[in-house]
Amino acid sequence: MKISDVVANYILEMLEESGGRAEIQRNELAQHLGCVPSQINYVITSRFTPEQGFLVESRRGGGGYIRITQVSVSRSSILMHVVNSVGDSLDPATARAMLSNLSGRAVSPAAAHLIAVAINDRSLGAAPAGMRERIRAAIFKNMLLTQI
Amino acid sequence: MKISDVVANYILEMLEESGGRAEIQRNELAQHLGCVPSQINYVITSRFTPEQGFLVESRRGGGGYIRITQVSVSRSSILMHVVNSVGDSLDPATARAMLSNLSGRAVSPAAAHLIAVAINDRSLGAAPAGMRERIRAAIFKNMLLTQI
DNA sequence: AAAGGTAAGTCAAAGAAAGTCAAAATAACA
DNA sequence: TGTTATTTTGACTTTCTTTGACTTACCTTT
Repeated sequence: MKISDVVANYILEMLEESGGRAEIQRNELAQHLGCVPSQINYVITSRFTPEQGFLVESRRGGGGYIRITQVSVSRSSILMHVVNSVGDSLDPATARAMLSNLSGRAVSPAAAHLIAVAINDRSLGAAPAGMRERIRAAIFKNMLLTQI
Repeated sequence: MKISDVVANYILEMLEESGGRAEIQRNELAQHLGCVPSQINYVITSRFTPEQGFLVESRRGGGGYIRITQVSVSRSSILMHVVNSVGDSLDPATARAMLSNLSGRAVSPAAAHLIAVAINDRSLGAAPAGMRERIRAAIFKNMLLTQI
């Protein structure tokens, strides 16, 4: 069996046990499962993406961690549909439409508003035009996955 | 748990109990919490800065002390102050410090978390490294302003 | 005023932990 | 079988924290 599957299953199990929220120590986990630390990164970037309903946050340095949160089942059906329809680029009009559709259903109106502000052209003005929509997509997906 | 968190929490608790004014003895506190004295300085400079609404005064020599005062001001002026203190560039560490200070005071913990996700390196990964901090600053300020 | 003691401040090195990237190895597939 | 996609690895980087040696400031006593 592939080591990457072992890692993924391990994390999945942690998520299961903790109701959707796992905090790992990269080096420790790597050691425990007998792989190189960067393997953990590979697994995370390839299998714990927003598209699959995961939000990943991390910190370096002493006391560092990687935290993985799984979107809750109750919100997943609507949310994952939207997240997956986004792709890696998102224009303002589509974003607006999606948000207004989601607002009050899978995300609170307050959160929807915050998301709208985060990805509007004022916020992203500093981004080179070519990348703006890519950045917007990433922010959008990550924000949708955070639990309010 | 990180020793720096222990120190920060201890100070925060003192502030809480005394209504926003704590006076510590650096060496004594270090000894009490089991760390080296300069650790206290590290915690103070990284987590109790003016930007985050703290005033720090100190005195050396016999009878020396470090006094930390939490400036109590209205929600909106806390926000405005923070917004104004952010230039057109914002690094992740500073952002984190600001958010953790704002959380529960001027913005709800949920909103603080949403903001944190919006501006973390995962969301901003698509942005060229040179512009990431500019974009982060813009998003951060815009999001805070919606909370007023 | 000088000296001695007491406390805080500074700074850089060492340590801890995660991130990146690309080469090498393997697996999947046409 | 040859080609492409996925996985594995490890060297190097970046970020954050801890530590300790050394410095500076203030107070007290002579």
